[in-house]
Amino acid sequence: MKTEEKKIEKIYHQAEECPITVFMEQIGGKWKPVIIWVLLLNEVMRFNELDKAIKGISQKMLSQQLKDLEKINIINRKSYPVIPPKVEYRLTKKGKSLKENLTKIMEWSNQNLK
Amino acid sequence: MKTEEKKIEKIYHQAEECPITVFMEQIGGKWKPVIIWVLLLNEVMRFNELDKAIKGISQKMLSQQLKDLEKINIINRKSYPVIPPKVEYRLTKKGKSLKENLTKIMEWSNQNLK
DNA sequence: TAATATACTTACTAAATCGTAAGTACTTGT
DNA sequence: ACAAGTACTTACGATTTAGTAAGTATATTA
Repeated sequence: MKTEEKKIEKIYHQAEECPITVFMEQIGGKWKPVIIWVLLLNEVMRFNELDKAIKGISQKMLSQQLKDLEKINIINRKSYPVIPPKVEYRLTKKGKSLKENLTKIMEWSNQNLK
Repeated sequence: MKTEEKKIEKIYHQAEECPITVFMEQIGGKWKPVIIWVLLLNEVMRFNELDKAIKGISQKMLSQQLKDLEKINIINRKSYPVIPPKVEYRLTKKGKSLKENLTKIMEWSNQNLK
């Protein structure tokens, strides 16, 4: 009885600041993983290229998600002062380090989901 | 030019039925990964135990998410016809096979996020 | 002169997700 | 007679997330 209570308590604390939750909040969602994946396949991409490459995303969503990912240092934005504008996006080192994780998730998903 | 167009087209198709998106839809979200994680740490858990173990979750959310995870065969629900009711939840083989993925995500998150 | 190109932003609407509080069913213990 | 225990469900409202459509800036091209 006592031991069981303690066991649950331990899990409780682990779930509290769960790193997986943090991950899902920052890298999860409908568009972020796809953006990262597309940038893993293509070193450098411009806004329009990303827009075309990612089916169904709107410009609003794309720009928003890119901003979010830039903030947490997953992608790098390089803009050239030309007209018409030119902006390049690429993954940072941190962003690239997600490759193994995303590949594993992809494999698991292919084998196990619908 | 032509080759570049083709390249993007290829990525487009890969993004189309993206397995990562499927994964996020089915295993992602605010509570599902945590539920799975807690069940990875504790082979068998009852409803109330899960409720206590997962900070902040409501009974409604818990029961909803458990149902979702049962549908895609990640967890198994075993109910005993007793009063007061007793229901046991445990991961299926498929559910357990998520361990490596979640562990890797946890590690990456600990090293790279906030 | 007007359309084109690029990388956005803004305003508004719709849909999905989440949270709170209360209720249900049934038996055992006080 | 009434509270306690267990595993939920239901109704409602709030919050978050996503989608649509239009607009902005400015040089180049037709």
